[in-house]
Amino acid sequence: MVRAPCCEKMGLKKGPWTAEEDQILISYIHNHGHGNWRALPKLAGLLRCGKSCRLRWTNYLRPDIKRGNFTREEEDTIIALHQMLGNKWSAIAAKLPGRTDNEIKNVWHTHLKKRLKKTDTETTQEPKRKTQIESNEETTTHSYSSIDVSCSGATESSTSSTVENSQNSMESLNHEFEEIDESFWTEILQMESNGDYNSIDSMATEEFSSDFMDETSLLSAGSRDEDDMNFWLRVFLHAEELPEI
DNA sequence: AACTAGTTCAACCGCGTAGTT
DNA sequence: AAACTACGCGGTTGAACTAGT
Repeated sequence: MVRAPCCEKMGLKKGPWTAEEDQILISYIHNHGHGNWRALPKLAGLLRCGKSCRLRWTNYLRPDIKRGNFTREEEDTIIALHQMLGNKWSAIAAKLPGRTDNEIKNVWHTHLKKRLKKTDTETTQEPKRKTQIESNEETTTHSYSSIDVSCSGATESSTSSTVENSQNSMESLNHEFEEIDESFWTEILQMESNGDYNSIDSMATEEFSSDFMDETSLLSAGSRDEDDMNFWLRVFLHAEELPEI
């Protein structure tokens, strides 16, 4: 099969977008929507390929884009979801309203990967937990172990628990996700994106312990308004409470 | 002030795939 | 069923920016 060229190379502009181009794209989409990306630049009078327009819109111009630095909570969510999903940036972005896959990918490569690497090094070089928590307090860097502290409304008590507990939590968390078939999460994601919470509940029944099931039901029944991020954080955090399968 | 090295992030490229003819 | 189109995704690049010397 011969792939059609993404765009006619001749005469199409590349590189950074100008303010005028942005304005043209915004006003065109505002007035006509973006039914056909390929046709859009021609119709809008832009010398760009459709792909470039789509990227510019989805990554930068969309009105619901949240600009600015990522909060620690967002970063922790990315780390947690990346643990779960791998480099599925769009899936991760779907759980972080206002953030784009590209942005998340960049943050991962520029900040989070380094942070985790650093944490790993610290952990292997200095097994004493006290040292780790001290270093976390001294710097803005925080490790996996901070996830269940900073992200967890459901495990508030963990703030008063020992650092050992938090690290153990993360270890067991990692262990749990290794144990869970990846297809489970794929299905969950699909159902969740379809709003099919009942199916998630029933899957939880099959796959998880009754404790987790109770919590999931509670979440799905009572917290429809809760945003996606909180939902997934709770799913994630509760996985650690599961008994050994 | 000038230069260099490192970092960040917007944008591009190519691939996979769903949808259409 | 095959050919083709269009879209979305993940990996990569390179210009702009920042920090260090």
